[in-house]
Amino acid sequence: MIPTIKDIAAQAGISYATVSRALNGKYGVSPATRRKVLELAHEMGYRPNAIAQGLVNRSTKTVGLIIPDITSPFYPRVALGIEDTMQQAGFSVFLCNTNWNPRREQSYLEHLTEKQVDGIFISSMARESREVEQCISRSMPLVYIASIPEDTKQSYVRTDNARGADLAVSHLLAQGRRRIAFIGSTQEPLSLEDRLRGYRAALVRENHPIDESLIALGEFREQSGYQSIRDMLSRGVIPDGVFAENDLLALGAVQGIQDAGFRVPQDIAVVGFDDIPMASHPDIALSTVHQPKYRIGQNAAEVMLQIFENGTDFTERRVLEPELLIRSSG
Amino acid sequence: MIPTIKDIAAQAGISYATVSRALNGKYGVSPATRRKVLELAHEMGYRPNAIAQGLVNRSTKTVGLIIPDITSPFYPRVALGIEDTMQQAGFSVFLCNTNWNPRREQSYLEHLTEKQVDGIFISSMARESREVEQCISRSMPLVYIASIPEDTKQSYVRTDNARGADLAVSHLLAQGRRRIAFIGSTQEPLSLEDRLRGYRAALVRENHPIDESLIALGEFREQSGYQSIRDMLSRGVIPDGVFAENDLLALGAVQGIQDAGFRVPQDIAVVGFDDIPMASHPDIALSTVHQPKYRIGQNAAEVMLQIFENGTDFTERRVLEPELLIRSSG
DNA sequence: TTGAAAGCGCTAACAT
DNA sequence: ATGTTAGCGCTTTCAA
Repeated sequence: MIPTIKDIAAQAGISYATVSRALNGKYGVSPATRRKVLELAHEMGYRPNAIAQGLVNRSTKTVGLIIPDITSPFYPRVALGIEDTMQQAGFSVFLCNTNWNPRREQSYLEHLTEKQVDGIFISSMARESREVEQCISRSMPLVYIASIPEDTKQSYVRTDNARGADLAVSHLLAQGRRRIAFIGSTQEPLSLEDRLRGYRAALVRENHPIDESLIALGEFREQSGYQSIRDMLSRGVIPDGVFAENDLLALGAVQGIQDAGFRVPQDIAVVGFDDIPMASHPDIALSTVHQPKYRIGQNAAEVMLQIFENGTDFTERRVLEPELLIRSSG
Repeated sequence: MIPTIKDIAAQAGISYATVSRALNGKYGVSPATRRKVLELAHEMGYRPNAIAQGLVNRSTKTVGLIIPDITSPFYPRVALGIEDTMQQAGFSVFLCNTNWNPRREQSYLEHLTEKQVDGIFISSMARESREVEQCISRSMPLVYIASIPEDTKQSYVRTDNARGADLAVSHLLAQGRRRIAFIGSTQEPLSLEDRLRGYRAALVRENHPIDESLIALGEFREQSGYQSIRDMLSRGVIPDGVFAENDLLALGAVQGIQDAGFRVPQDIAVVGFDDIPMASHPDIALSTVHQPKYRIGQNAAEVMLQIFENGTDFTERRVLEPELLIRSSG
């Protein structure tokens, strides 16, 4: 039905080994034969079977990408950077979405191994590298993205979260804000910690006390940001600035603040993190820390290609700089 | 290095065919042998090679999904519906992002064929089915999503675009709006046509004239919606309602209207299409036609699974109902 | 320059 | 219940 090199060989009256050589542009095929094979292949609508090729070449020219949320404003842009770069290098990418489910993450890791992908990109929820790395063989090229288990020896690409948070909080401080709240989510514990660290660092540097009642942790979406700030305000804890661990939380916080009768930014300034598309809408204009999402993906792909070139022992860690974007919320 | 069934067979002192049978839960293996094999497989960290399995089974348990834009607020949710459903049925999905590039679309089609996927989902830019279907073998299960070439005989799942547009325009009309503009994009010609058809149908039904100067076509993002309405207004064409082919255009139009000194919705009401997350933000509150994105994906997956069951000749077309969401813009 | 043959890891038909 | 063997489509020695 679908022609194979054997069919071409039969048509051409030659051995299928020669067909293979001709198709792959290897030496040792007469120009005449080569032309004939190519022509025949075209006529018959031949398409190589990548599965069979993968079996013998021990390379599928395919990589896996595991992300927690394909509908988020963050990961798809990272994925785009990866896909563009890998595709140029001749690789396909298997995109796997875990929906924030650690079990599904592990299952995908195993699945990708079975599919014989040549490498795996992962933005994991795991705190310990073991949770990820025990699911795959030691020889599997691995690049962590955005969220990096502390103890890993593998390559990664991430934004400097602590620095981004520091930038945001310093900016608030420079405006004369004195009681700066932190609103975070425990869903992405790794970036939470880094950003919380940056928050503390900025305060400490400016000799501000750290008031634990100004730190609220919850989920990662608007609703949680809204709730966190409402709770804080109704407890009588009134900040004059808020740094939110991500833009969704920040957006929720802005609503919460306004619903509680305060003005943003006059009474309470709000700065987020990520720079999602909504943040730049003129009616929203959220000040935030920009993450270079596409470039994270691009860099991760570059690192992966380097690993392919230099062997599994090669590792590289890249930390990209975030950028503070001041809009109207703070 | 990575153990194969042969390694297990050697360890167990049995033939590798028996190992295969034991692993796959086939009849004709003594409970003792089976247990031993399973145990050994676990110990040795055995993982089946899906590539090798695919070669002999002639099924990779993998499907391809081609979408134009992974960073859009629409496609990822469709992808999620597909992935959830297919994954439950034991399939992986190859996500391919064309970036609105028709050449890349065709290249992916061929690529997926080579990867021997069991089926392909595609949200294509093509107007004619030929552009898609000539790239793949006739026996490849295919399900179109959202945007359907008019002349295809294959299965598809989409929203009733014409009806959605009709709903929106009728709503505007019912408010007493008399000069309703249409702002569209030529980037997705198929949904454009359907939505434009619905627009005309609603006007005709209510005996309103169709004024071509109220119809503006451009790109598909905010900027274009902004420009379209600004141009219209500066030409002296002043609508009292706008139906935009998608929410991004609608958002741009709202800005354009406000920047030109008109009020939304008092002077000009605006209704979009899609119901992207931004539309529901309280500070934006865009009235729009909701598309059941996740359900489109889910349905597409169900159709694909049916094709797998009933053979390639089986086709099914599902048209899902949109829903008008009235918020503050119109 | 070409062909014959082995083998990638696995499944399944056929033997035993 | 288990073993033997062919073969999926392809690449790659090894011979000729």
